[in-house]
Amino acid sequence: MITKNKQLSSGLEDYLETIYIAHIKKQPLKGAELARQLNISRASVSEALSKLVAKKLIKYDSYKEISITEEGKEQAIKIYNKHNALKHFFEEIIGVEKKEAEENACKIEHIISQNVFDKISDFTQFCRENPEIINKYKKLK
Amino acid sequence: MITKNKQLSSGLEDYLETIYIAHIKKQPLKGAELARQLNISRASVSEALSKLVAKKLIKYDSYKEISITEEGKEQAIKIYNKHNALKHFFEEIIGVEKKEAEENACKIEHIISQNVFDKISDFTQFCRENPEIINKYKKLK
DNA sequence: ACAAATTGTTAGGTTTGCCTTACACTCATG
DNA sequence: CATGAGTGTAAGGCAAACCTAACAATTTGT
Repeated sequence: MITKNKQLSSGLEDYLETIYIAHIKKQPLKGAELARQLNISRASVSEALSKLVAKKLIKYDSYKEISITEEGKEQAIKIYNKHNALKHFFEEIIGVEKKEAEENACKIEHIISQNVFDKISDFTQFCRENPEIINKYKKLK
Repeated sequence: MITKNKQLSSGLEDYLETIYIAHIKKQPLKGAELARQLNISRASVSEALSKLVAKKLIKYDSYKEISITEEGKEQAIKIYNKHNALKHFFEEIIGVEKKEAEENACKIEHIISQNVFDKISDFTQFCRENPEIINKYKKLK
């Protein structure tokens, strides 16, 4: 008997995150639309959705809209928070352009540890509360 | 005719980085030792070395020591610098423990863009030159 | 110098995640 | 209510990166 793995692959995290964002924005989402957004074939999306259903992170009936479970939301929020924390840090603190900040965040969000993420968040918050730091830093550039 | 891809996979970057570090430390390195260090089978290492040889990043004759080419060094240094910059940032600036800093750096080094890496380095340098920032930050924790 | 240990390679397998093709099912609109 | 557009999925493939097992080649130690 194979015990189901709780840890998601980068790919599944991307699917789940996209589903979560659509949920937040109250945008109905079917498999085909998800495939378009992620630029992946409908067939691959179909497989991935089965896996997420098996892990009880989403609910899905063919031809209906995808919905996310409470457990799915919990996981998605963690990823999404990492994404945002990284993006903000890159943009606000070290001065990376929006697009590049986004791209790097998208990749790093899947591999960074919870603790490092927490520390980056804390540090970003600290810099916001002490804007003279960033002002000084920007002056040097 | 297929043009050879210059961009290395994460895996090949790890092999190359390890080879480079052994080179720096002047430690002789054979395939079997590399396999031990990376905790990967000798068979897989054998395949990987062939790829690195094909890309002219290393030189290797069976049963001899692996050596790294100039081009290999260039690539390895880029990766190694990213690794170090990330590790230092994690440890010195945001206060992550050595082991965790190392682990995160090992993964992120393969996916972070050159520009984000440069900015993280710059920011780390800035914090070193202004130690009151980190002192203040640490006081809050 | 020869046996034992080490090192390297080959062959064949597994897994993951993607693909295309082809077909089936459903929906929506004239 | 039929048909075309949209959606879903099964089958079969491919490539990457790993594995084990078995064997071959080399090196080492006595």
